[in-house]
Amino acid sequence: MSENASTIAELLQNNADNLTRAERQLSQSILVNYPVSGLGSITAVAKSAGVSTPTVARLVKKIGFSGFPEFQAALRNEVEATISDPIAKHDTWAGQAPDEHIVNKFTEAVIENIRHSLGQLDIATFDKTCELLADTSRSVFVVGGRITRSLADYFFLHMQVLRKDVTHIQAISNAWPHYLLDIKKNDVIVIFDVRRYETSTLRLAEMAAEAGAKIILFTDQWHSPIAKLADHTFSLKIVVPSAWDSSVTMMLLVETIIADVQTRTWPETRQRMEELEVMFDRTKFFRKFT
Amino acid sequence: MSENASTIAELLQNNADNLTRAERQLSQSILVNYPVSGLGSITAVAKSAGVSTPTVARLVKKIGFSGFPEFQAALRNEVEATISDPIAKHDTWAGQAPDEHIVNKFTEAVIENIRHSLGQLDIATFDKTCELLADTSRSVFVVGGRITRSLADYFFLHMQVLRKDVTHIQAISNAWPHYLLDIKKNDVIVIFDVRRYETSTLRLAEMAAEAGAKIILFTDQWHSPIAKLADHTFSLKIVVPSAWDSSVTMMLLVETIIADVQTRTWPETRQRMEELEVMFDRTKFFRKFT
DNA sequence: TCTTTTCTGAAATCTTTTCTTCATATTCAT
DNA sequence: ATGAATATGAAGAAAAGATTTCAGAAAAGA
Repeated sequence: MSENASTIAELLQNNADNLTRAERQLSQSILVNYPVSGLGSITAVAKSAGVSTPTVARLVKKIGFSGFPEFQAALRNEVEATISDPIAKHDTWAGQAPDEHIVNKFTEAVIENIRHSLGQLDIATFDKTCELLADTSRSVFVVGGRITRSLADYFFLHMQVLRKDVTHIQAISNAWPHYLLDIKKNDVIVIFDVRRYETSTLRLAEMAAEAGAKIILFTDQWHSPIAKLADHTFSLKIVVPSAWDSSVTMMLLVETIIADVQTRTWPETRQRMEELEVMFDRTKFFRKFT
Repeated sequence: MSENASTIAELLQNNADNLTRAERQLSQSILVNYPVSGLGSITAVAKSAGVSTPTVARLVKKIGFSGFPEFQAALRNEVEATISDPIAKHDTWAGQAPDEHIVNKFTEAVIENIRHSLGQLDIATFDKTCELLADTSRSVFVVGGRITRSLADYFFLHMQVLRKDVTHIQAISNAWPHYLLDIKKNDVIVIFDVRRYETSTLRLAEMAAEAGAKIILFTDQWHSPIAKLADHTFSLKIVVPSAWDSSVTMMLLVETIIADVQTRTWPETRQRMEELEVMFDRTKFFRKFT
């Protein structure tokens, strides 16, 4: 029996010589479909090995656990280690800084947010959203909340270049009714709403829904109440080691959507961009770029 | 949303809109470390999600299982399938979409940007920047360009809560001279400038430098001409498969800086946030969030 | 604001699992 | 073959887990 076994499989193999007939039978059974076969109840494990439950209990004690639950917990950890992505962890992002530096911890959290959010992303929702936004027969309205207004603005800024009929509904809720007058059936309204969800944004969504607009919602994992009204919802993980939530994932998705819409509207967009270029030249707004 | 869910993850996502607050919290908890996190006892699952066991029982019934054991058995099958299939997932970001889908290509590019930018990041620059921004004896001015104005706004929004004396210099360049009157020696000016570099932003930087302000610059890998004037420069990679540049890396860095400044100014910030909280309560601006 | 509805978790109850005991079966040495 | 030592599983006790009930809390509606 060797001292330092890091897996249960090793533990079983190391003890192979001390096992009785029934125990060996059980051990083999566990190893055959390792480690998943040990995940059921003690009864199930015993049954699938063709031995009695006391045999299972005795074996796990023999190899060093206090009881079946402890054995199973160890097994679960192994499963977890097997499943979790090996390249995900232990990447230090800012090589100069130690792992515990905020830059590395924060980035790690953001990457995890991206991984998790995109893992859940429904691709049909994405495609349908881009299709709606690329349809120039529909007007597009963009609205954000207290914090997300920057994102809404960023999105608006790009969409405005890509296509016509894009409006940014600004924060002051008193002005909303005026915008609402313009929202027609089948127009598209893009709403950013993360916790803490704002009452006024919900009201706006309700009115837009009544007007027959298609609602596209960007929200967090806890879902804004607008989700019930939305045609397409993107739910993103936004948790970082900070008193604030992170908007990085949302911005990534926004940019991706912009890129996709652009390819869809390219003929029109190309022309718009060229015109814009001419105007920039005239106003000498930018420095010559080499 | 698709009807026939083949995994519990899909089942949870499909039902996302029908879930209550606690259920959603639980659902997220299960998905975070999916599928291993659902493998413990109902008590363990509930505890790790921070909800009660009845909530777990209710959720699994809601998504179509007869009870927790049945749910768990299904989960075990998935684990088994995942383990026995070595080339499982995690190669692509949005598992549902093919590698060549824009979501995966774009994300891949963004991650590469982050990796590259942070690899180059000088940690002393980062620390010094945060120190400057946390120093409330200095006023802080924030300015962005045509596209980066959203980022400047985002940064301003947070800094404004963290500390006093923060000003967002808005886009209209005619108004800039007025702001400049207020910039004193040793004040801090945070400038966002990516290609195409704007002439007016450069002029502003020059004037700020003359006034003796500390200049912090966020720019791209090709360096804005302002870099010559800046005390601290962050150069970030912003290339993505799109006609546009990506601001994701910049936003990540901005958020990280906000998080770090916050820990430095916490005593003051805490009070400011509490006061803000009271004001929100009074105005009922937000919905109650638990 | 007040009422109604919905949600949530503490506690009680019921179920299953795990562990222990012990009688019987098996093996091994002589 | 016989007895001693060991192994094994049936059965029941103990523990843990799962489910249900219900009252208080939160949200929605009026």
